[in-house]
Amino acid sequence: MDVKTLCLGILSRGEATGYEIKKLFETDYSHFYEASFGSIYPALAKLTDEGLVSFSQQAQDKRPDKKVYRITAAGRLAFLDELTTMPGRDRIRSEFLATLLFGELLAPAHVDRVIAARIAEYREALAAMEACDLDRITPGHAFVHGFGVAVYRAAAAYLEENRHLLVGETLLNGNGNGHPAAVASQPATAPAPMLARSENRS
Amino acid sequence: MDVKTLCLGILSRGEATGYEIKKLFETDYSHFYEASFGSIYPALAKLTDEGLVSFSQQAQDKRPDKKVYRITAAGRLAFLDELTTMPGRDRIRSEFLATLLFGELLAPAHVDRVIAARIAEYREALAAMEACDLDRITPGHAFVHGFGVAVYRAAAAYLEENRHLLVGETLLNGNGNGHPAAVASQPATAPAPMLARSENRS
DNA sequence: TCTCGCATGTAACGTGTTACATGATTCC
DNA sequence: GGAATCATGTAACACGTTACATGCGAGA
Repeated sequence: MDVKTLCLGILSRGEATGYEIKKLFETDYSHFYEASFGSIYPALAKLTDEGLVSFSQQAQDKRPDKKVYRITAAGRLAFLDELTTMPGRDRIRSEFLATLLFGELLAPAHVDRVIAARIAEYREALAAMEACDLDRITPGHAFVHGFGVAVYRAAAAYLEENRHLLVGETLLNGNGNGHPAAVASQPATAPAPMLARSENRS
Repeated sequence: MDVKTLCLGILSRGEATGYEIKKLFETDYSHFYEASFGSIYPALAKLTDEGLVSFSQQAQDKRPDKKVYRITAAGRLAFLDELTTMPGRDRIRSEFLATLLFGELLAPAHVDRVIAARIAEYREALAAMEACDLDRITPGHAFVHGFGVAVYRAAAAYLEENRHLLVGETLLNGNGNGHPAAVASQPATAPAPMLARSENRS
C-alpha cells in the first residue's frame, strides 16, 4: 500500500486536488501515514496514466489553475482489490525512542526537554483530534481516529508517569527502583558533565 | 538518526557482529525501529571507513568468519553529538490503519479477520516483551520497553473494545470461543459490503 | 530431507524526501 | 514588509528493501 493507493482511496470518497490531498495527509491521516508533494503529484500523474483517475483542469481567478481529480470505475476496482489483501506490518521509525534508548548517557536536563516536548506534541495532536466532529466522518475514519486518540493518550500518560525514571532523582526528587546503576549522582546545580568519562566496557 | 547512528549506539553498549545487531533490531527494538541486513552491513562498513568503529575478524570452527565490531573514541563522540540533537518526528506508515480507514467498503468478515490478526500480533509482542528481565537492561532500554508495552496494550484494548463498530453486531454475537459463527446472513441492517469480492486471501 | 540458524555481503531496484522553480493574494 | 495560503510540478539525492550469492552444521 503506497501513496498511489492511498490517493486512490481518498478520491473514492470524492474529488480533490493534489493540494487538498496533501492537506488530508497533514491533518486527518498524519498519525498513521505521511506523504509529501513530491510523492503525491507523481502518484496522481501515474494514476492518470493508468486510467485509474481522471482530472479536469479548472482555471481560477487570481489563483493558479487547479487539477481536480476524480476516480474512474477502473480505479475503484483497483482500489478495492488492493484493500482486500492483508495489510503488511506497520513501519515505524521513532528517533524519539531511539534517543531515549540511550537516555542514561545524556544530560538529564536534555532528556527532560525531549520528553516534555513530546508530551506537548501528543497533547496538541489530541486537542486537534478531539475537536473532530465524529458525526461527519465515515465509520472507517472514526475508527482509525479513535485508535489514534487511544494510542496518543496512552503514550502521553506513560511519558508523564515515567519520565522521572530516566531524568533522574536529582532533578525530580525521591527514589526510583532498586538501583539504576548507570546514572551518576550529579551536583544539584551543575547541568551535566555528560561525555566526560570513558565508560569502556565489554 | 539513521541506521548508522543506531548501530553506533548499540556498539556503545558493547561489541557485536552485524548479525547480532540485526537480531537486536528484530527483537528488542522492533517496536520502534527496523533495519535489514542490507542496511546494517553497509552502515558498519561506512562507520569503519569513517573511523567511528573498528573490528577484529575472528575465524570460527565450522562457522563463517565473524567480524566483531567495537566503537572507537571518535565514535563515542560522534554518537553523543548526534544524540543531543532534538529527535525528529516519528515516521509511521500503517497499512493496517490505512485499510481500516476504508473499512466500511469491505466485507465485514474480512475486516474482522484483519482486526483479529492484528490483536493477535499485539498480544504476541506483549507476551514477548513482558518476559523481558527488566533488571538486566539499561534504564533507557527499560523506559522505551515500558513505552512499547503501554502503547501496545492501549492499541490492543482499543481494537477489542471497538471492533464491533466497524464489523457490525451481526457478526459478533456468537464470538464466544469454539465455533466460528457462520458467515451466514447479512440482514438489511448490516453495513453494506458494497463490493463483496472473493478475498482470495489467507 | 529439508529447514533453520549462523554469518557476511552485493546489486538492482523502488520509493520518497528535499530543495528548487514560479507567482498572486491575503493576513499580521 | 514579510509570512502564510493557494497551487503545481521537477530533479537530484538519500535511503532502504529485496533478492541473490555462499556455505556448513544441527535438529526435526
